[in-house]
Amino acid sequence: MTNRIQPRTLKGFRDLLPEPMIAREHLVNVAKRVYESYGFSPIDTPALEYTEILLGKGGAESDKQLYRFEDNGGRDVALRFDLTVPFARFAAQHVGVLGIPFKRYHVGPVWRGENTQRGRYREFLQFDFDTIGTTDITADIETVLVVHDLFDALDVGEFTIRINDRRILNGLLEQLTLLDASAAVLRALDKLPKVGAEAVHGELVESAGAPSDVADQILEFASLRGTNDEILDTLEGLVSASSVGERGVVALGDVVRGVRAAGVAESRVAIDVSIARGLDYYTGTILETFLTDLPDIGSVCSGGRYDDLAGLYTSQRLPGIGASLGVDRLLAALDELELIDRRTTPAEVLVVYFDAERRNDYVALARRLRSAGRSVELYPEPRKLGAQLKYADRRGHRVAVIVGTNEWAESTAQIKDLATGQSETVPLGDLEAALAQRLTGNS
RNA sequence: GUGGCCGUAGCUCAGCUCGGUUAGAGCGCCUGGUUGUGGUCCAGGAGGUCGCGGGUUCAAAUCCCGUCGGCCACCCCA
Repeated sequence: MTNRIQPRTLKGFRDLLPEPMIAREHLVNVAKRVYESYGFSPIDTPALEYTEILLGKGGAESDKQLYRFEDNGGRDVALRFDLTVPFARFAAQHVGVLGIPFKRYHVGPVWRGENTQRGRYREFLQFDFDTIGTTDITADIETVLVVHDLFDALDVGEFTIRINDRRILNGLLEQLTLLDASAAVLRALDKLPKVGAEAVHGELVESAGAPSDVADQILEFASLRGTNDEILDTLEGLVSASSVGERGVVALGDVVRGVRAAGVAESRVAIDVSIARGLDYYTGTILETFLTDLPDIGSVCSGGRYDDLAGLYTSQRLPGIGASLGVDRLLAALDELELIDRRTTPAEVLVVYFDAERRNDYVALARRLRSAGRSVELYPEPRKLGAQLKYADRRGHRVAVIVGTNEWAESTAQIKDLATGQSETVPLGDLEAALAQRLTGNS
């Protein structure tokens, strides 16, 4: 009695109440629909893996912030920190039956023991899709289209997919004999929008060992502005001495033109040669997605092309491309932008329980409406009408169905629209049809 | 992980600098305004281990230490 355990959750781990959960489910459902419309198939993998699977042989654990421990059988195990590495293992293990090319989507929580911040948690949901087994640029084009269609369908305001090709910067660095420092250069460039050109210049000189004039060239390159076509033109000249760089420019051009040909507005897909993607396994196309109204929260969907997904686990070469939707970060952004639906009920209809003598009739009525395809909540006890309407209003039911003593006697029902306050009375037998008419178009 | 700021009712916060009467406000919640219509209005009411633990003190929400949690920066990234 006195020694109660304090209810609490771990740092970076959260409970989700109905309101954010309904919003999250919506995001996931839309993403699922879009991914499936492109032919991606669902898969799942365990949350827990052998540590060596996640870390590889080198075991560069430091930056992965792994949740790692010994399981009950003494195995060295860890929680996955993304969905890509488990997919690599999965692909290596199952290519035989899957065949290639193979397209999958995968939604699930991942864990990283890093410090929390706005939109950054220790347990968060990712929703990935990947196409493996092809190096054709078509997959790159469609990957961008998937991301585009996803955010278009999500209805989250304007957004920009920034795209780039890893080889372009590498080509430039090759020309500048700075290729060895490419990781440091990428890291510095990633900060450009945040800290500005001057600071990045400093970091290029200090961390990447670039001479000052070379740092200037890199910055000039990273600051390229203009239409996609203009940037492509400029890039061709800039990396002409590097075959890798040239291939990158060609590929980027193919992606841009392919996406354009598919009818996507130019404003939504922008070449940005400064985006780098920290992950070093990307080798070609890379992309990041930013919300126009809240760019500070960072990329909400990122991805890119890799030459060899599963080289750690199999000799079969599995090139591919994919992207990861940061569901929880996106949710945090939507919350800040006040774009989250305030409803806390999935039911569109509340059946008011008013006449205590008619319990079984109410239960039957609610069930009848459910068979007609409606989601229906029956208020669980007879109570003052006002209280029930207030309940419905707060929860976000769209309509209340009121059948009281008078209605039962006349075999009618009142449908009250909670948003407008207006109501209409219909014959009980026509209730399904009347509701269908009022609720069509809404989900 | 390192550093900074913060933690008081369901929510947003005041009080803490200069320790001391029953810890306050707004919003929200509940009840009522003669019993079948919510979101406005009026009246009343419930609700707080002052994050948690320890220390200093006659006395701590107020000072000190630790811890847990949140935010921010670094880092990394979704």
